[in-house]
Amino acid sequence: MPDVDAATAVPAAPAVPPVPAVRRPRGRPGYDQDTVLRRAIDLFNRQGYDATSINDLAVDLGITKSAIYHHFESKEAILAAALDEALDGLDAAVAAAADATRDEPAYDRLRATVEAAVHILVAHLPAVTLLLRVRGNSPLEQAALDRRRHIDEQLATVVKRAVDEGDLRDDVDPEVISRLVFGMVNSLVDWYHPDGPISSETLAAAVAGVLFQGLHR
Amino acid sequence: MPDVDAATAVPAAPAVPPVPAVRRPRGRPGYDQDTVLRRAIDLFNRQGYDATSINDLAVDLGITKSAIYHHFESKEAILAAALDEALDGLDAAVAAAADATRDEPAYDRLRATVEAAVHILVAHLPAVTLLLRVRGNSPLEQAALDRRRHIDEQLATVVKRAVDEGDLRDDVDPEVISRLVFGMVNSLVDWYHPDGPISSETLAAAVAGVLFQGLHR
DNA sequence: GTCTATACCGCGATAGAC
DNA sequence: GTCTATCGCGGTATAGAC
Repeated sequence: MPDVDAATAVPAAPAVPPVPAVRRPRGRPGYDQDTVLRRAIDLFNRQGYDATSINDLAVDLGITKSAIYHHFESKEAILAAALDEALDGLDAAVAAAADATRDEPAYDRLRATVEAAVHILVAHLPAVTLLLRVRGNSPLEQAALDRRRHIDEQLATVVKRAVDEGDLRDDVDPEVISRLVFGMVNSLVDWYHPDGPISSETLAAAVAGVLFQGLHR
Repeated sequence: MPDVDAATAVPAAPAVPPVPAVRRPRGRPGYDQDTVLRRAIDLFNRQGYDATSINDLAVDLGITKSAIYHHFESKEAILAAALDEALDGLDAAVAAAADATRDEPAYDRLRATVEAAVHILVAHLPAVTLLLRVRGNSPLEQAALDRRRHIDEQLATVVKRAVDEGDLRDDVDPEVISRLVFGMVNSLVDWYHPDGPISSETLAAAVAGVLFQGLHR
């Protein structure tokens, strides 16, 4: 008796019928594109993109290889979707951090940027993890590396400005400082688990604290 | 005990004949095992181990696939040799740093260890880079990860002791401190070039300086 | 130490039924 | 949305000549 169309019944000619806005998995399989993407990203991160075959992903989902191709045109298209998610997130985060602290000293902007980077990294952990492991093996991967380099350069600019303004130590090349800072931030993907005991606020505070004040007591 | 054929032969007789200690490439090809290994590690680091085929390596060396198998039993045997080099180096470095600073405060030991880690990472950069990218996709890779974890635990112990001795900030979990410290150190493999303008001494000083004193001026 | 030739397998991807 | 079946390619690895 419960008919899905019930709600749309009344108007004379409901030319736009059923169309369930958000598909929910039914019987057993029946995956949507985003679910396939999440599982793929997880597998890619566990085994590496190249070491993961379409069949591995199919087995993980409990379906066959061919079914994957209903959701994505190719293996590389899955990677593309994942990398776009990570890069869009990072772009937005860097822009937002820059905007929110526009008139402050570069030192404060840098600190805000580092904390924002930690938060975005945590929020999109799987996709960012995948991004950070890309080696540039295809035009697609190279394009992702280019976008990433562009983001890194924006961050390096803030570091340089903070040194120029005299708030950061100047006994180390600003370029090196930049590498060390974001090297530490990026290394979080190798061990941090968002559902573990450490909140992203605690983590961001720890990273910023260690970086800016140092380890000494 | 160690029996290397000729070496054990006749004491008193300088019986060590031709045996070109270091083989030099002759006509054109004619590689020795170590050269093949170096080139393989470089390729693996550029493209990723899984994305690199034996044929890629053969083309890079200017020989054919089959010739590779004269030097190594299998592709995985090449990886094994590389990972052993990295792990042996790290093991030795950690042990040496621990030994040299045995009676000093943990804070000093930690600083010495960080600097030693930077130096060994630079000295064996290609092999260590490869090690840090291993995902555990085979029993061999898992064994490497196990050895690496063991080393990481030794380092974490020094950090914990330094916190206990009251020399390190205690507002951050020692385990997290350890991850951040060696995350920064390990991230060097993603950008540092030993033959660039930055010496390994400068680099070690920069890393230790930033980590222990912080970025502030 | 390298070559040619080849075995064998799993990969990404497609066609078409249900 | 998933299935079975299949294609063609490139992967690791081996055999045996030079």
